[in-house]
Amino acid sequence: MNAWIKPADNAGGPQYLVIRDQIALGIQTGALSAGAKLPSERQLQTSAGIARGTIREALFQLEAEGLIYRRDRSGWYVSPPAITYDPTRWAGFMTYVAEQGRAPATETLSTGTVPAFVPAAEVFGIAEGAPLYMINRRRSIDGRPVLVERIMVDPAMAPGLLEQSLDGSLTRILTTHYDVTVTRNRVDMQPCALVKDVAETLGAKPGTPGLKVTRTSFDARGRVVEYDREYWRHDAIRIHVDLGVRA
Amino acid sequence: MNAWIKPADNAGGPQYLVIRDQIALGIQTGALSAGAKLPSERQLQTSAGIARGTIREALFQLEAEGLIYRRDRSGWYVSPPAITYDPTRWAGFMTYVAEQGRAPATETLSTGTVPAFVPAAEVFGIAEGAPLYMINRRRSIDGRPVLVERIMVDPAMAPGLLEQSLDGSLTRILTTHYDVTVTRNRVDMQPCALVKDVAETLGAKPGTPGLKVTRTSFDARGRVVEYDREYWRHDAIRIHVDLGVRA
DNA sequence: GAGTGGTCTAGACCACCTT
DNA sequence: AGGTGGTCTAGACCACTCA
Repeated sequence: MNAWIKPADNAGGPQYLVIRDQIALGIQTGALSAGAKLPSERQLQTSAGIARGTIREALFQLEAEGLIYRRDRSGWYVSPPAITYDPTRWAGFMTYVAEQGRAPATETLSTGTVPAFVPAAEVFGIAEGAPLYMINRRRSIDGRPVLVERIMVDPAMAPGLLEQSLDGSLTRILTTHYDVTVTRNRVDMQPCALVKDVAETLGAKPGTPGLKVTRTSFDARGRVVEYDREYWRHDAIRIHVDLGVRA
Repeated sequence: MNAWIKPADNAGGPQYLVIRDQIALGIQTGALSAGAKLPSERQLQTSAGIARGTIREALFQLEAEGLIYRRDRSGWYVSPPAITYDPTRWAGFMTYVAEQGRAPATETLSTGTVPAFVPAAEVFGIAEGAPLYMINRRRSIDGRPVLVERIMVDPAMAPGLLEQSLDGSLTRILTTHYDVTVTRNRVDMQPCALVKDVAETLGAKPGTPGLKVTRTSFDARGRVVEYDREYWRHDAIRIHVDLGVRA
């Protein structure tokens, strides 16, 4: 029996929202702290005396709100606070996560050289079929995977890049080793659902809400330095922009 | 029987994803165009020969992806394309929606004067309990409600504001009638779930994914001109930022 | 009033994680 | 091996929309 699940007070609308409120209350009051594991669905079902489907409805609701998340076939957990990301700053993931007192980590999942297809060739201003570096990485905060990304880089700008250790800041490598400087960034963000592959890499279920972020970096000559597509867990990020009048 | 629902080819994973794929295909190929109504859940159930719950699972998936949306107890519809929003531009909703060839509309739901509570008083730099204008609006694109917002304005900066027609650009009113100029904007965005009230106002179900946007506008003297909290349907917005080196 | 989605029940079996 | 969430079935009733 879980103290923070009380039956009755079905005053409001649907039952699943009543259950949701009880769990949300537990989280807000700190009875369930960040990272804590919730009781199993069947335990909740028994202690609340309702069907499992209804319990799951409540859990999905909380997941959509970003209050809890699931680890596949392991259980439901309280979400840690989101990281604030400011696209107008030039700091990378490793920097701003650390600044916010959290522990960033990057894993390189795979790298390779692929021929540029038509759209990519156009973006990079290179010939169709010319080689392009591709880097797939997974990044975590406090040990919890929060995003997967695919980065494409023109080998002409950073020959031998794939031989470097890529488990850190790519921008730093480009600046330090290749004297490449980014002077312009284009960022695009859109709420989405995580597709199968991405979801699996993040240990989430397909359809879990996410945020798709694509970033194109240019150097002073207007050449594309880096094209980056990221899929974030929706509860791990918050975007913040502070703007003065146009320069 | 719907031509774009074919049984068989359960090759891949769960059935609901197979159904999802069939419907998604119909949308991508244009067999189902933007705004089109899908067959009812019970029709899909019959024609696909599976349980209604499974059909709904597929529909939820498509909803999370932003491909379809529901009108409460009316049916499921194909989502129109998202609007691109650039927080670094100073254009307002009416402007950028029109620029993208869509028809914007604003409805004022309610207005009023409320006493400033502690946090708001601090933000606006006014005394606790001092009056504050509050404006609740709903904005639509091509007749479909996409966001609800609550705006707070210090009456000292725009006396009699509530007597104006507020069904347009608030920024324009402030500039034109009150000689107030915004020189700084702070924007915060976070994926969320739409809570009951908001969802109802948008004709959506509570828990539908959304994007919460808060904007604080400052004038040249650093005073807060306007505080705006918006809840967007997640499939209606896409954020785009283009940045040069810091000024 | 017929049809729609919204909610809920009470089961079942599976794949996978954890121990 | 036992427990977990993932998927699926086959019903039911309700509140609401729409014609």
